[in-house]
Amino acid sequence: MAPKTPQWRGLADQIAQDIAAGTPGYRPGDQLPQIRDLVAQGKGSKTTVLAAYKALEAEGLVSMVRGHGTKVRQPTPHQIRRHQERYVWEKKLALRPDEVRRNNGVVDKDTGLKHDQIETHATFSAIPADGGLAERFGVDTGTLMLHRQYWHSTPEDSTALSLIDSYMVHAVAARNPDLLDSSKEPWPGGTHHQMSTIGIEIDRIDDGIRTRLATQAEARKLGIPAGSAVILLDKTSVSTGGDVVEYSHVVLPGERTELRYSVPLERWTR
Amino acid sequence: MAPKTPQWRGLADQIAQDIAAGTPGYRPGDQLPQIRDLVAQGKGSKTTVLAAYKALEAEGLVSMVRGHGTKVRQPTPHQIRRHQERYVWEKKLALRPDEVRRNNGVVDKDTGLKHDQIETHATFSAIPADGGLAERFGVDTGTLMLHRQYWHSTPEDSTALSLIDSYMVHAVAARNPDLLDSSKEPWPGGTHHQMSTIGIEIDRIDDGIRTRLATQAEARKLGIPAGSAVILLDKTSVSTGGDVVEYSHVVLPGERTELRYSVPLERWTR
DNA sequence: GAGTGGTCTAGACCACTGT
DNA sequence: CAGTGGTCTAGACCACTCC
Repeated sequence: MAPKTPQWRGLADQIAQDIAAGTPGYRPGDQLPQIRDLVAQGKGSKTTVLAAYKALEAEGLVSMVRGHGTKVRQPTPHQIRRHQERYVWEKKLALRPDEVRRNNGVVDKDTGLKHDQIETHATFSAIPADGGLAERFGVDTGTLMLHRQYWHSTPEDSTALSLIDSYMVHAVAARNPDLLDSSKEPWPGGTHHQMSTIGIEIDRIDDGIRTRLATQAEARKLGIPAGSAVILLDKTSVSTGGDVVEYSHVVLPGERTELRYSVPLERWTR
Repeated sequence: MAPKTPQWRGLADQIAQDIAAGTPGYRPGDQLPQIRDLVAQGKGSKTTVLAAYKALEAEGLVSMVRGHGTKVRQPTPHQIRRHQERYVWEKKLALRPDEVRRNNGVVDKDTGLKHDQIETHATFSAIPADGGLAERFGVDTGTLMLHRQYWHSTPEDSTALSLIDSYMVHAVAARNPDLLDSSKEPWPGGTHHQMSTIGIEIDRIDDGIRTRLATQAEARKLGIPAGSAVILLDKTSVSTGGDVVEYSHVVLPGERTELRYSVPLERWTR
């Protein structure tokens, strides 16, 4: 039997095809027909046409703004993150001279953007550890933690590249008062250098990767359609002493991010 | 000003809260009130109530089946995949005696299920390489490829644990005719043993990780709500000779999958 | 066939973005 | 203010599941 496609799906597919084909009026940046117009053209009731547009928005093809209109989105460039190389490189950076550290950032490596084209926004606070945090760090529930929220952006565009929530045990971070001062961000040389100022060397970083739909707030900040997917990256840094010294929860825009890991294998003896 | 929540959002939040609190009638497996009933109770029009239910479905809290009803979903167990350990272990398995290979599978490692509780479904075909495949393997467009589709399931439950599309150069795979025969699946000892029968040793595996919304077909096969997120894993196997010998595209249910990678760092000399 | 979700309509009114 | 998407209604009819 025919698979039975709803009317809104058919309309959405037709528009998607026009976009893919580059039909005039359906190129990136172009304004799509108003919902009311399509209703007047007999493409369906307002509910039906809206459903079609919503589907296209969820698929990342168009962006809808209330009061403004519906436009075809620019194809978004992929951001490829190779964490194995990145973490190794970042650790080495911490040992370089001040001059070098000041002119290099980790964010650049992902995006290909110049160091001075990236704005860092940081908000610091102190909070008691909830059950989850306490377990991660192996401390008692209620232990005071340093909570640092970051997001990075380019100057012309206020959409965030990622949303970062970073945690450390407050008493540990406080060994260097500069670490408690958000105006010191972006820190030249990154996390590894910060750690070195309080006598900590990071031995291993564990990444946990999950996905879910973006919340409305996340979608707005990251500039992605509401209801699209995000990648959740849980990054745990373990010191040479075997302690968890830092934990970051990173939200990445799913549609324009790819993570890469490489697993080398031991050769069979012949 | 008040953030202004739509009526459907309020209704969804209220039900979500009941589910979180374990209110009688809102426990896993319980049937939720019919849409028509809520309409009769004045919770809104059918469109409004349906929007609330749809939101809960997208969030993974309930499952809706046309003609049957809406139930609170069982919290789904997490599947944690540690590919570094997994790939290393799988390579070693290929060298073990037949007896051992026959009683171990890779799928078990992810799920904790017993070897004989997993059913493998395999479909093989031969297709010409499109541009993307040709580039990956470094062959000409149109080169004949072996395309193997797999999915695994437990006997009592027909939902797939993952959907796998695997590719090899057909002429290479054909060196061992058994590799072209889908009835030989599941192959005792996995991919590495298969490769060893045609004189190939895998030296390195590269994982690429992305995410997007599930298609309707994927959602149905994986038993996840329509419109929820999936993880896309692109797995490329490189031989000791430096050739790409196998490429798999794996679709994983986002809400019940976590990938883990660990990055060891060189110690600073002191 | 009874029951349940899914689609669709026609139209009213609200909320936000621009000028 | 005009213009555009977002929410909501009341009700009709369709498609699927289960008995």
